[in-house]
Amino acid sequence: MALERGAPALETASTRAHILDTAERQFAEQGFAGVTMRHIAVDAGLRNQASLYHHFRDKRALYEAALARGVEPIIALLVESARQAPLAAVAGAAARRHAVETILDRLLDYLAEHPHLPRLIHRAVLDDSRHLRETIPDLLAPLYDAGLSALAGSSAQWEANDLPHVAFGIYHLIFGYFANAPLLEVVVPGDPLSPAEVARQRRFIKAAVTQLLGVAAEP
Amino acid sequence: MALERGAPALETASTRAHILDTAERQFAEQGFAGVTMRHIAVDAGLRNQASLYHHFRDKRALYEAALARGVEPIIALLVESARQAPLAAVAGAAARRHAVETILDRLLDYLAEHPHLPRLIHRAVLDDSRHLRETIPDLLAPLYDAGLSALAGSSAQWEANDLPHVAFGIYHLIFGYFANAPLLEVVVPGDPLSPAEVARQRRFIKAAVTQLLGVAAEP
Amino acid sequence: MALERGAPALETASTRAHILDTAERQFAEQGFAGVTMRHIAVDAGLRNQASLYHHFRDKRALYEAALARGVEPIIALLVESARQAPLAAVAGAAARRHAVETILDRLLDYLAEHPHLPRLIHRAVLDDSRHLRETIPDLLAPLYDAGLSALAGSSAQWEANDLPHVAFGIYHLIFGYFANAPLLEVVVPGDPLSPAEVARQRRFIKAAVTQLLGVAAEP
Amino acid sequence: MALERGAPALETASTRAHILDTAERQFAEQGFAGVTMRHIAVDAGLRNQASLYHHFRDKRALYEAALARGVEPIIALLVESARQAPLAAVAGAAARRHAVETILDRLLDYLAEHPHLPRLIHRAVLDDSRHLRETIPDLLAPLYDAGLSALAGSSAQWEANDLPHVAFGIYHLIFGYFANAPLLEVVVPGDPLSPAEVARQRRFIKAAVTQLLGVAAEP
DNA sequence: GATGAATGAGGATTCATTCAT
DNA sequence: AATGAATGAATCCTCATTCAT
Repeated sequence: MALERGAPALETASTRAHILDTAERQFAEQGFAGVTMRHIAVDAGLRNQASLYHHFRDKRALYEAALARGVEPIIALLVESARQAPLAAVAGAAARRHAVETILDRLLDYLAEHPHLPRLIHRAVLDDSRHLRETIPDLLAPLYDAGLSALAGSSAQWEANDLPHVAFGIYHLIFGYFANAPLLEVVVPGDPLSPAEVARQRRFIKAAVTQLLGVAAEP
Repeated sequence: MALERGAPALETASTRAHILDTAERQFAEQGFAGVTMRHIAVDAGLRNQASLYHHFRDKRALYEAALARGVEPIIALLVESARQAPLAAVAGAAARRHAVETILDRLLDYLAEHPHLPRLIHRAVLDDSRHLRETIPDLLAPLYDAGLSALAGSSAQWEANDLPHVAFGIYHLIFGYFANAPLLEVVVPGDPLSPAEVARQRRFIKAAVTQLLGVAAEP
Repeated sequence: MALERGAPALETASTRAHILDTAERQFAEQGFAGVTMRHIAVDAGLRNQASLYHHFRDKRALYEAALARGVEPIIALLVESARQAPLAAVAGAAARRHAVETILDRLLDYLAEHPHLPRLIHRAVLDDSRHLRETIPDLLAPLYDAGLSALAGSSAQWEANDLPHVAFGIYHLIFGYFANAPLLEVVVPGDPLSPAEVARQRRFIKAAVTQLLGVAAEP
Repeated sequence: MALERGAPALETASTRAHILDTAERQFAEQGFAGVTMRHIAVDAGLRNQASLYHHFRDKRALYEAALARGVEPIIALLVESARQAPLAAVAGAAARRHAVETILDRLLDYLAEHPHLPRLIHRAVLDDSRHLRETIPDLLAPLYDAGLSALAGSSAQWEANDLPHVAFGIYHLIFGYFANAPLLEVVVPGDPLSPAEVARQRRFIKAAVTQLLGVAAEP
């Protein structure tokens, strides 16, 4: 993961990506304020923090780049899913349920493989309301819009003004699990990110979401 | 909120509580790493950071005291509710639904009045898995246990191993809303903590939770 | 050595002495700059540093009181010895040697019992030339005078201008051993302050000093 | 002595040495606890204490580097002298006396030119027994060994177990003079480090040491 | 006489950042 | 592109000291 000391930076172009990898992980684990440029540099195998400034104007720019790059595939995934199977257009609860479950499967697959992204996003949201306020909407609003459009028209049991609450709730259900997985570990034996536990969470999420959307299978 | 300069600290005993108030708010908004002792001191109306150290050994101790004091009433509320109306002992879906809704009402009332507490807890959980690992479980495990015991026996549709996932999900649904309320504001007009929006969230939460617990009213 | 917590300070009068005991030890071990009022207070069994200021105006006053009290008996010992057997007045090398050895015996007895005093004095001298310059002469000049008068007239082999060097050298020989005893321990097995090692040092010192004073026994 | 403000630090490599010079002097005069990083930085002509940390991990590391660098030439001097004229191998009191005096001359020359080194070493030894215990032996044990090996076999009048005491005593005689020179000044008119006084001390030391080693010239 | 509280000044150390190479 | 050096500002925390009780 770290640049080899012996092989001095041939990776002209990929150093940037490498720094982003490191930063993404660290910002996810420690938060913006908890991460130092030195720590990122060391972890990225750079000998000097100064190098970071070659690729990113300052800490904030690095943070935002990492966040954007982390969020992007999630948005793409949702947008793509919504495009392929727009819930609103699907007729019949069973078909709609199937569409919802397809999206959930993809999303859970991705999050289970990148469990630090939910953490990164959670932290970004918590930090937002203070000093990050201006930047987050640009990044997260699309995510929300993508989610909401995936949701639109699918629920019979909620009125329009409820939809943001429903969407918000679903977001918390899904992302909360991965972001706070270490907490679950305190209370449940076994790794919350193990295939078995993820499968269990997948069943739970599917049941919960389809219930919330009113497309659950009859028990 | 701040001590008056002219009236030099008569509040012998309450200074500590005053510091805790300030710290609780700040840690909730900025996170452990984002808060400085200087800032807390200034905000608490102290003329000097040194005074903080008279009441708390170090930043960490202050943080933990604030966290503990913040979490405590929530735990008490859940424990008390579970004692008054143990879900497991209630017969009939309607009665169980009523018991669940009572707990939810109380919890939502409290959180709506102290919306920074969910933020504080969220941050604590995110930070936990790194350098706060050892202390948080002491505080949050009780909260979880209280929640789980409030839940126990109430759900027909989940097997035992699913229960932690259900409880975790409910926690995210409820606390996530308040912790991330500012995010909702970006997307929905109006203050998410206004009575109207809280009422809407209350309806959503009740519906969602009673559905998840299999005690929902027939639509 | 420390005040008992249970028996709250009955020792109205002796608290001062108790503080001095503690301070003497600590200043000897850590030096003026290395000791904190808090540490002295804690070590003295006081609950609060403020109490120290009841007995001593400030840190410096406490230090000087401890130093004065520590040096005093040594001066007294030398003065008394010089009075009882003024070397200058003793006729004959053997008699003078006997007088010298008597003084040395007394001095070594005392230093071996209070090994931290040489350390305290060593530190005072080292610190002197800077910020303690003004106070030390008052304390240590008497010690030197006492030593020099004990020495006066006893040496045939030195001219008058050499005498301070001889006296200084004898001082270093004697006090250096106790002040730096821990260093010897690194290199010699066994405690340098054990009776056996002190006895050995006593023989060495007697031989060295009587040689320097030209009153050594013929080998 | 200080970097010029106008000429910004061309001395790429020598800054470290420059800091060490400053630190060596200051630690000698004030002791570890009495010196502040700020003071060292200012004295070294650095605009900022942070620069110190570029060259030394912390205050302790700087102190140890300064101490090591200060002690090193003394050890080298003794080792070299012992190599050139091993006392044990020299036959005859006169020849041995000559060898001893040669070493003393060299050592006194060096100490008279660097009178703060004995102070630095004295302080290190006094501090050692507490918090510096682990590091000092590494530095000073070689000095002692060098001294002892220079001494070995040279004295007829001491038994083997006395030798450490003799070596310790000689060390105190020599180093004590320079370390505590300011004290002598209180009592003797004139600078103890003036050529005249150093010459007098040199005669005294030679007489004392050759007497102690039993190779003194007949009076 | 003892202590809890408060505080200004200063302690070591770290931070993000810049600049010359 | 990368790095060693430097630095202003800030960080947490401790110090000696004072004052009301």
